Amino acid sequence: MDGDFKPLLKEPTYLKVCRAIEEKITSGALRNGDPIPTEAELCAQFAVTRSTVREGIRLLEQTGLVARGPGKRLFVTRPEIGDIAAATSRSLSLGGATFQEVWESLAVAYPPAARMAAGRLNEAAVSRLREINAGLVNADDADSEVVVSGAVAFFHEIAAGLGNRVMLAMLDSLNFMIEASLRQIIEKAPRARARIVEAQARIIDAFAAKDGDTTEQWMRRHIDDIARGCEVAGVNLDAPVL
Amino acid sequence: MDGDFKPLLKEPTYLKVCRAIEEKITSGALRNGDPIPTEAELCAQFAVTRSTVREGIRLLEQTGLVARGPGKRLFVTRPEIGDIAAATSRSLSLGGATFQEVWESLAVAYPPAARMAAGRLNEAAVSRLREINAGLVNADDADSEVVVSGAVAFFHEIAAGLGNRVMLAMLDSLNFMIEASLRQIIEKAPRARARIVEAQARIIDAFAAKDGDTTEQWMRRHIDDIARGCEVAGVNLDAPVL
DNA sequence: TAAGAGCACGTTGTCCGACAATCCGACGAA
DNA sequence: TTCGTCGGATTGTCGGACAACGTGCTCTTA
Repeated sequence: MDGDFKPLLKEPTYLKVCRAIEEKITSGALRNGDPIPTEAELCAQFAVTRSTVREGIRLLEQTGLVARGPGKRLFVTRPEIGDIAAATSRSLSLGGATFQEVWESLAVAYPPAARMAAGRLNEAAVSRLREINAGLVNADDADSEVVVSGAVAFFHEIAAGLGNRVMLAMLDSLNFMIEASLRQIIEKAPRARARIVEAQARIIDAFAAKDGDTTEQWMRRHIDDIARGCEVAGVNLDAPVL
Repeated sequence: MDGDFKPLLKEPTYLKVCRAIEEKITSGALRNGDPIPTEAELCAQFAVTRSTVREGIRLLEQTGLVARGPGKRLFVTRPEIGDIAAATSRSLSLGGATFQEVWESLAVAYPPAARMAAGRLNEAAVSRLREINAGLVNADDADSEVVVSGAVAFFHEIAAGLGNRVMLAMLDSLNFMIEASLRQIIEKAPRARARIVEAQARIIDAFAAKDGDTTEQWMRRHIDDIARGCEVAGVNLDAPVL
């Protein structure tokens, strides 16, 4: 512990630039909406070339901490919940997350979330859920895409209705990942659609009645149905969701 | 609605470069571990200059889709779960997530996760949990940092024991965010520590007995305790976790 | 023959300078 | 007032250049 030296890492300059700006943002020195100095100014302050500064900026850009305004000038921004969810789900998918893992996460998180939502969803949200459900009922039998997007939208609406951005980010990232599998199920398992519509209707009624227990139970059945649909459709549970 | 024009966007070249490479990866044309052509080659293929290629690469780098290997050569990589969790939590923190939101998410997700873990944690995991708990018991009374990291490690170990990468990513990102608040609680609420140790011990016993019900109940109490600790410590629930 | 030293090469990190495209604000004209 | 125009500021892209570093080869030597 005494004579040991650290790996002696020397990170490239563009990374230092990135961290320096990032630190200014996270520490609060640069607030949301504040303009970031021009590239030329950053060059002067860091005493590096514009190429290096630009490479550093790109790293921040992807993180969502900075964005280009209408005037192309760089300013500080806060990551949007939707972007966070999309980025998380994409990373997990690329990491090889399997349908089994995604479904399990749904099964764990959504029933209690739905219970909580039963006490929080306002009338507008409930009526939006009814619209989604009606859209599935009226949809053309052949149009499976409507059913897929409707099923995902149903999940999303509940997550959004919680009024909790952290939960929304997590649940929505699950929604993104389940979509592809859901498509396979709905195309191959004919009975799936009716079951989805039924479960949604029950859940909506429970929401309207602010009945947490019933909401949770039906949400559980709804998600179990998805797993059953997978078996029927012959979807490989251990295959990565792509 | 008909005569409206779209914003007419034209994305910069470096973004196109980024997307082109990303598409090659997500489509499977480039697999995990595959080397990515050198910058010079990419210049030739895209018919752009190296500066532009490099800016595009930086975007991918942050996403975790590519990394520098030995010899500094670029190759395809899969995002690590830990990195995903860290990125998600960081984005949410920067987005202004409040303690209330994080705690609620914990309260929703962890009890059922713990129930599931009761059937899955192996003996090694349980003994690691016991070690963590013992570390808290033996820790110096003044050393609150040990308690904080121990409490977080306890949560992490349970999440990891589920054997589900998606859940691990989500739960761990919550763990990251709760850490700062936990620190405040433990420093200001003297009784918190004893309650944490107690709850952990009960949960571990339930794990050992593979008793899902008891595990879930004590996990719920454990998390409720954290909220109570907040009140005692005077932590503002609506303040952003930083 | 096999191990080690030394070197050429390829690749990346950083720098420099330059130009076109675009946006913004100001200024002047109808 | 509204519109066109212009100049300054800023970004996007280009081309070239050099140093630092790791890799693999060759050549020497035991």
